[in-house]
Amino acid sequence: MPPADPQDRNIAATFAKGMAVLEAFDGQAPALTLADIARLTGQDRATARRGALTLMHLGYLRQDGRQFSLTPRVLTLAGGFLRAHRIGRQVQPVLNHHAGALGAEITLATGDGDRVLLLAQSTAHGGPVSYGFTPGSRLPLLHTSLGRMLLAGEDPEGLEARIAAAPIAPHTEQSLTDTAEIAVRIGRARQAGFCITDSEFEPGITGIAVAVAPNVVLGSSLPRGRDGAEGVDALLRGLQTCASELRQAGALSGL
Amino acid sequence: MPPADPQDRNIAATFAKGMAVLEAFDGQAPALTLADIARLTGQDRATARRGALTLMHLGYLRQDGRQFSLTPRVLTLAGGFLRAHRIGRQVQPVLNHHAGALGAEITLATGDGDRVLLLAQSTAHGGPVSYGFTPGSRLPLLHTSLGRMLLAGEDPEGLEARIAAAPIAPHTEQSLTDTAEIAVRIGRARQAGFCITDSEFEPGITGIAVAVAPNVVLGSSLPRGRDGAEGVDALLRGLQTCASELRQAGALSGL
DNA sequence: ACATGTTGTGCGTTATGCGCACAAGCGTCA
DNA sequence: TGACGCTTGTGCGCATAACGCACAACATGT
Repeated sequence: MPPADPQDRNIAATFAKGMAVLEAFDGQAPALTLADIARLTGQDRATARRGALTLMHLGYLRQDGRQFSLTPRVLTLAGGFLRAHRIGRQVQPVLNHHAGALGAEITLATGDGDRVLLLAQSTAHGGPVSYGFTPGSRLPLLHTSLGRMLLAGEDPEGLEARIAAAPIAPHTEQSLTDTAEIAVRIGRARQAGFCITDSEFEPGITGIAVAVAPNVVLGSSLPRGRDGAEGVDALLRGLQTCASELRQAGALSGL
Repeated sequence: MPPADPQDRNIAATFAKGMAVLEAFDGQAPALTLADIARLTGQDRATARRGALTLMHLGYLRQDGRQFSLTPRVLTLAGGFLRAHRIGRQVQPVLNHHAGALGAEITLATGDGDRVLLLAQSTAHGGPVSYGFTPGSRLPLLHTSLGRMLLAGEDPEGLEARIAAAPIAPHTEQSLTDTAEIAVRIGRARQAGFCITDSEFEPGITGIAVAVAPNVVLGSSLPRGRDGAEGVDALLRGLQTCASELRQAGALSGL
């Protein structure tokens, strides 16, 4: 059963190409011109133009001059997911409560292909560091505690392939580059039930992650050595009780 | 015999229909069947099926049994907007800081058609009430302080038409239903530079909103009479300084 | 059992989107 | 200034690709 026939009669190529146009606005650049879109999507300029014009017609894109940019309406699509999974009603309050108690920022994330996808984030006003990530942001799988914890929760059989497929893009000088060593760390995370990374994604920042459900993890971070080992321990315990509370709420079963 | 261009040659109908399928997942129901999609979009079942299958192929939809549901990947689309406008980096920290100082939840919103569209939300962990809204949630224009403040910032000429176009859906028994009276309140909000509503959207809750930029407002809410009039005053002043700080950051110029 | 609701899928038709090719702007260098 | 490259916008013929009817298989309730 071939997973995707390139010429499946049941797949609307025009629709897929249009979505590629929408995906081109990934935030790397705040605005794109038609030529940019055509380049990024590999489509003919005329095709890209039709896609962009259609998105404009639907209200997802706006055009000033020759620059196209996203409108806030794209948020409504995300809103559908967040509401369907009760993120605002059941998840966010739990995150906020524990973040306040711990004085740290807590992030809920899932795996999306070879990236970590941020689902929700609780903001502690006392939080010392702010990374500027939002729901919908994507992080690397291999060099974050969140990503490694996600991989630790998967079937160990396919782990090597998953690591090989994920892009090895070291973010700091301390990022591990040896895939075997990364696999070891993931294995340890599976055993321990949590994952800690140090300075692999942001220099001087220690990341902690625990599992919540299949393909759902919870994480936080703090400056290295701020409160020493006991600070990490306290944060870890806090995350674990938070995860258990989220499990009890049970809104995160389906991805 | 082309019947005088039934539709614009530059707009891809297939793409628009596919987006309609995606929009059908607005969170009202956590999952939809093919028949539901066809009904909600008014499309032929075969067309809806092609759209859903294409979305599945792209990873935005998943299917278990006969139920289709959104995957977290839709969040990446919103992430593009949030990153392009520096919401996470420049806006959220300001919101968090003021929310902590005020002990109240602060919401940033814009207008999207005849609805208020939530852009970002800062959560104070001490906040007494949580409404369960998230970025991407939509609220009525006429019965919220956010919505009325948005209308107050628009061209007064078209105000009547805007009010007539927006759905009059009273949410509480105290919701104003007289459009003329609503127009008066909006006019007052324009004069005062802020808008206060009481129990019109949620019973017993007072909402406050101030303008940040064209089509961008900031709001908060508190239980009626919690801290009396001086509580409202303090919150209002806090919102105004928060708005001014956001203006200085200047990331909210383009919608 | 029937009746009513699904879902999957062929297939002929033609509307529809594709991309070439032309036209019009914009800057640079001689 | 004019000729040059390198953009960008758009019309139009053609072939494809999407449409939606229609049928079959299946589930559910009366």
